Parts: sequence; structure tokens; C-alpha cells
Amino acid sequence: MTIADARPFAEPLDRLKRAGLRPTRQRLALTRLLFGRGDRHVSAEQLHAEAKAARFVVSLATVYNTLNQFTRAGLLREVVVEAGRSYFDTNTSDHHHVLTVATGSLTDIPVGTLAVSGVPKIPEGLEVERIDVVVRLRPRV
Amino acid sequence: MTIADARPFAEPLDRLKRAGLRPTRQRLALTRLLFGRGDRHVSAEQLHAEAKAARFVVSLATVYNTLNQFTRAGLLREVVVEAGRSYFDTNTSDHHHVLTVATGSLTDIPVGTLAVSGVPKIPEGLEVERIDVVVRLRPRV
DNA sequence: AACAATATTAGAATGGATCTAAAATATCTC
DNA sequence: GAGATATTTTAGATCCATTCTAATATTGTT
Repeated sequence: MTIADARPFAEPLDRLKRAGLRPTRQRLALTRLLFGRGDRHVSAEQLHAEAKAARFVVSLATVYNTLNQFTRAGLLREVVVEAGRSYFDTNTSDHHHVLTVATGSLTDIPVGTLAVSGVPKIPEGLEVERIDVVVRLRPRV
Repeated sequence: MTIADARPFAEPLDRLKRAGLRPTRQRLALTRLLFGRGDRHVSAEQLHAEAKAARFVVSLATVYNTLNQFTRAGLLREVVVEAGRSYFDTNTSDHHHVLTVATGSLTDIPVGTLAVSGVPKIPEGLEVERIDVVVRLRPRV
């Protein structure tokens, strides 16, 4: 039995408090959708549709606001795989991605699995924020 | 003395012919801008402005068409580093990128320098198209 | 030169994301 | 808990990169 099972409502609330964000109804509902069922990659439109499907109507502007605030607070990580659309990853630990180009589906690669070596010397005054790796898959010819 | 020096006009023309694209005035001019001075990363807007500055007026639509055709023909590679804007890389050989987030500037890492190991097993019917690596730099704190 | 095929273009349209400013809600102070 | 204050939410407008449209121009072929 996990903590989430034991206290189904306390967990989202704590998450917001720890991030220094007021626990409003909208943010709580979106938190449950985002973090309720394991790691996910969602776009703003997807999350907005999910909320609507769950009978919780939130404006699209609030979905965008929330995703951006969560990203700034370190609760989400933005993943850029194609120009023109942002995905948000609920897994903020160090890891990489596999993209199936044809379907747009995205899955995680734990950092232990894939390693990057030989990062070149970084100019003075700068440091590595992170290294994004996307393994792009296509149908075998 | 390089081939380009010896035959300044033949090289862009050959490049288009090899790609199976009609050598129109616009495509020749854009080819010279793109491939005339070593490896570059350009956005459509940048290239459009450059053409204008060089007294060669091309419509923005043509710049977009050309960049997309060149990418399909393998003359350019699209690099996605931030949602909402596309960059086109004149270096189509296997290599990676360093992004200085603050300035948006992008530089190449030759593939010999940086290595990725431990790519997970690929599902049946799919194969790796390529692996994109972006080393993101931020100001040191 | 004449014809068909392809390219270019201005401007409209699209679509994702952000902005605005007014109404709603949360938090703080007493 | 009431009232004052700060923060959020929202609908709709707006922005901006990119694509589309369909009319005109250019290119390649005979």
C-alpha cells in the first residue's frame, strides 16, 4: 500500500504546498490527473480534454498556466521533440526518451540504461543544465 | 583551392540537380546563402532576412517551401531545440548539438567526440532513425 | 515558339501558446 | 468569522510561426 492509496487527497495537496503554489480547485484537479497514474507525457490540449472528460471543466488558459508553473516549480519537465507542440513529462528525474515518429508516442529510458560520454569542454561561465537525448524510431524498411 | 572557389556557380546548381530539384533563381540564391560559408543553423525568418539584405527578395512562403524540400531531400536537417521555432542545420552528417539556452545559440558536436551507449531494445518492425543529443548550457551559478 | 509541368507569391488561414482585464477565490489580519 | 488584500481563473482577444490557396510566373520539353 502506497502513501497515495492511504491518503488519496493529501498527496496532491502536499505536492502543491511543497511547490509553494496555492492549492486551488483547478490545480488540485490537474495535479490528480497528472500524477495520479504513474509517469506520463501530456500536451496542454490533451490535459484539457482529460479534465473535460472527467467532468472537471478548466479553461485552456489555466491548463497552460498550471503546466508552466509546475514546470518552473520542478514538478514537470518540458520535453521538446517536434517543433510546434510542447509535451510535459511527469518524470522529472534524469532520464531520456524514445520517440516513435509515426505515432508521436514517447517513452522513457532510465538514465542507468543509456549513457552519454565525451561531452566537450564547456565555455567559462557556463555549465551543463542537462542533456536531452531522443532516440527517434521509424518503421523498418 | 576548393571546388566551390573554382566553380562558384556550378556547385549550388549541382547540389540542386543531385537532389532532383529544379534550379530556379530562388532556390539557387537560397542555396548559396545556406551552403556558401560552412555549417550553419538558420530559421526561416533568418534566411528570409538574409536574402533581403543581399538584395534578393524571396517570399517567406518560398523560404519555407525551400527549407522543407531541402530537408526532405536530405540537404538539410531540422533541429528542434525549443517548441515553437524550427532551425535547419546545413550539416547533415551524424553529429550532436550544444545549446546555450540564454542566447539560443547552437553549435555542433562531431559524432566522434560524444558517444551514446546503451540504447534499449527496439520493438519489432521499428528501427533507429537517428539519435538527437542536445547538451543544454546555462550560466554558472 | 507552344505546351505542360512545376514554382513562386501575396495574403488568408491555421493552430498552439500567451496576454488582458474583469470576476472569482484564497489567504491574512483582526 | 468578517473584511481587506493578494492571487487565480477565465473568456476572448491577440500573437506569431507555419501552412494553405489559387492566381501568376517560370522552367523544361517538344
